[in-house]
Amino acid sequence: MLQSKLFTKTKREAPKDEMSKNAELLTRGGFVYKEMAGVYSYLPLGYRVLTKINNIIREGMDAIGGQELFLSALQDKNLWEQTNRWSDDIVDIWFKTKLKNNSEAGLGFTHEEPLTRIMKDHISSYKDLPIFVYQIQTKFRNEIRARSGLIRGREFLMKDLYSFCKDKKEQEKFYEKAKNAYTKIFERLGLGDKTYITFASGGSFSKYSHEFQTEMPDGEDEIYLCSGCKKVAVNKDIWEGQKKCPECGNSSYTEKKSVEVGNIFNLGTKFSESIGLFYKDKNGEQRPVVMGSYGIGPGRVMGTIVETFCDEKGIIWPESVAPFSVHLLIIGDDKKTKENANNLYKELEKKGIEVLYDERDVSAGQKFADSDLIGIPNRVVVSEKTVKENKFEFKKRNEDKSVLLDRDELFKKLR
RNA sequence: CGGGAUGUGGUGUAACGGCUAACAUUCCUGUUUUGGGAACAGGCGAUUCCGGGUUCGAAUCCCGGCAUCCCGACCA
Repeated sequence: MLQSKLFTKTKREAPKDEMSKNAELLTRGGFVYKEMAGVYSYLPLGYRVLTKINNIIREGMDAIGGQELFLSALQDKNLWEQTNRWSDDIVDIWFKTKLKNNSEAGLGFTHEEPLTRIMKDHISSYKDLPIFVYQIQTKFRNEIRARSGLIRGREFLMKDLYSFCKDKKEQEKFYEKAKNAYTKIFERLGLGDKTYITFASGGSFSKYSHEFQTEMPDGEDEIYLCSGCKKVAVNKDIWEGQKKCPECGNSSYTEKKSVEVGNIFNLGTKFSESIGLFYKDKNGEQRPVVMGSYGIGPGRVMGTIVETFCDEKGIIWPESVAPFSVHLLIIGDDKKTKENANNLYKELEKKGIEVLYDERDVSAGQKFADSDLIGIPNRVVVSEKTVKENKFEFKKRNEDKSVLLDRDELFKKLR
């Protein structure tokens, strides 16, 4: 893509109402636009990143048998009354609205209820189970306080997968699979080194659950990270209960600030029983379906990645989610340099390498500053100097020094 | 929901109750430039969040509303 065609512009300074690092850098770089507190729109650069995050999650879910669907955001009051989750006294984050006929509808903050009801149409026998379905969809939560940019919003994206199983054993088997899939997903997203499986108290309706917590200095959660295996953390309550790591038995820990990027829950039969999702087993006996739910917030992940990978100049995207793979900068405008840069651009595009080509008529300094801010992982500079030496200047965003490479060496790096 | 703070061109800031609301940046025109947000000249852009009030006079003081951020409690 030609950068002169990109409609977003970078900002020298962040708006003063953005204090968090993620919102500051994403706003300055032109990735997002704040509509109101806790509500962000994704602009082209941001949407490219978001799409990559979504696709990594998608591949992870498909790999464990997930079938993607897309549920409605508007929710039926009567359905939610069946599980006692319509009342504002029970769920205080509903966005509700009156319909023209004076009935009420809500905007979904999660989707156990509607999906369970849908499944009543499709599950009747043990032969139908297990089923795993997921969606990447907008959720609405009327939070008392939105904060930290993309980390806690009132409207946000969520990948939510739901499992429907015959019994506890089948459910727990899938639960383990999902846990492993999540681990892989966060590795692919570049957050593997700083994301810990965390034992949580379990919420209101499940016996046990796990959170995926990413270490982040400005995070709103606190975890106790096991000093032994360094892979597992627990929340305070559990720790005080057993005083040792549930995985390796070690009893020392370090306290870390963190952000919850994913979670997995065993739901049991709470929803299937209250909504009436039953199946017939081999003996013809009626049994409730055993369920689980598994969430990841792609927008929150994006914010977390920015907070994790940045420096004083801007964002440093991991390759896997970067809006483009290569940022090509042309410095100078003589004929040879232009020819050289244009040819490289065409060749990169031809090879299917995602490249943002900064051919704008602006100063070299501004190109470098913008490049650092936007944070594309590979930077290639073409200038009079590089043309003279028949080379290209290559630099990774996360490294300090650039190197001069000839064409073949360059393409090896960019493959 | 408790506490604190703040609202001034697109963005960041300034302005004692008193001159046509100032500066920087963005943007436009031209010239000159091109290795770290270039230089010079000229220009566009504001109902100072909204509504009341006090005053000869309000961006500035008072009241009400709205919005935003931060801390806490809560929460993916």
